[in-house]
Amino acid sequence: MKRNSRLSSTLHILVHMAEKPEHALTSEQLATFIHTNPVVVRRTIAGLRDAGIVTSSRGHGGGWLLGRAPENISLAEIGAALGETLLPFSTEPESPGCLVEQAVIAVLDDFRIAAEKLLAEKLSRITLADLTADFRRRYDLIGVSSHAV
Amino acid sequence: MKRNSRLSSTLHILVHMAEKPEHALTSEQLATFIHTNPVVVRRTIAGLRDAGIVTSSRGHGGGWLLGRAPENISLAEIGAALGETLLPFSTEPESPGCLVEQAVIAVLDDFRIAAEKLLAEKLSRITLADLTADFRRRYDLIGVSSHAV
DNA sequence: CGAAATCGTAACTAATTAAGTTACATGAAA
DNA sequence: TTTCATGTAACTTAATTAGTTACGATTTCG
Repeated sequence: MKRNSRLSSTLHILVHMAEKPEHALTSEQLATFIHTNPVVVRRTIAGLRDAGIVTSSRGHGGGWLLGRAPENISLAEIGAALGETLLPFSTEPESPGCLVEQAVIAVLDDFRIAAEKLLAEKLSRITLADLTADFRRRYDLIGVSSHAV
Repeated sequence: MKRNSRLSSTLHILVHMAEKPEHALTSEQLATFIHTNPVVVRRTIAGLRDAGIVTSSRGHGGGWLLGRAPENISLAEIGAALGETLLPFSTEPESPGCLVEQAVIAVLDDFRIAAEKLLAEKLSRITLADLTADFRRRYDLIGVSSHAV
């Protein structure tokens, strides 16, 4: 799993889980989907469990299941549960008392607040169901073209 | 200079330059503003020079000047010149041929394109002049309160 | 009950990235 | 021609994150 791909890797995993709603998938299986190992998977999606997006169960036959219907799981929620920051730049003061810095941070934070609100709104309108639908469309297309050839 | 603070550090530097439009500031001086060293400054703002946002001159009396009026320098341009990415998540394929991954990346890239456009528009409406105005407002306020006390 | 399967998590290692530093060549001004 | 500056390469250090190992806790199955 590459750096900064926690969101896309997690979505990948979740689509697989959505495609097998009745069947718990183990960390081991999920790990192979995103070419990493089980511990990284558990660590990465631990926050999703806390948010109720997925559930996990231990022991024989255990593993991971979606916590609710894909229609009710938005990308905004997933991103938040991963602790992903939408905007990457820092506005931590480094020279307390410097008025120039204060002005810069004030303007940048205003922008950040507005931008994060905007992005969160956009992301809350995309659900896991949209992703599975896109996947199935692609899957059907491949099926058709295979027949055609 | 902390991680991820390249944008705010650069803005800090640029406001100082805007406040001394006739006087070239050296990398050394700029470095002290943001608590780093001259080489880091040169490296960081090299892209701004290429974009015409600042100019640099060597030798005695040399240093850095704004390339144009603060009103004509937008945060969008500055961010672009720094090579800063607005959205931090990666959508590099890691499993070429996997339809699930393709669906995830497609949706995520659609979002990214729309989001980046939106953010760039917002940032293009904020100029360096807005920052210097904010700084001066703060400066005047301190002056007033100093008198009052 | 005991064995096997599975998650939860701590602790450590490795890889990656970005900042910091040193060094020196280039160019401009006094 | 000396001094002051940038430009840039090369190296070192620090911080972050992924990967790994290990093991305890929990659950199911025989």
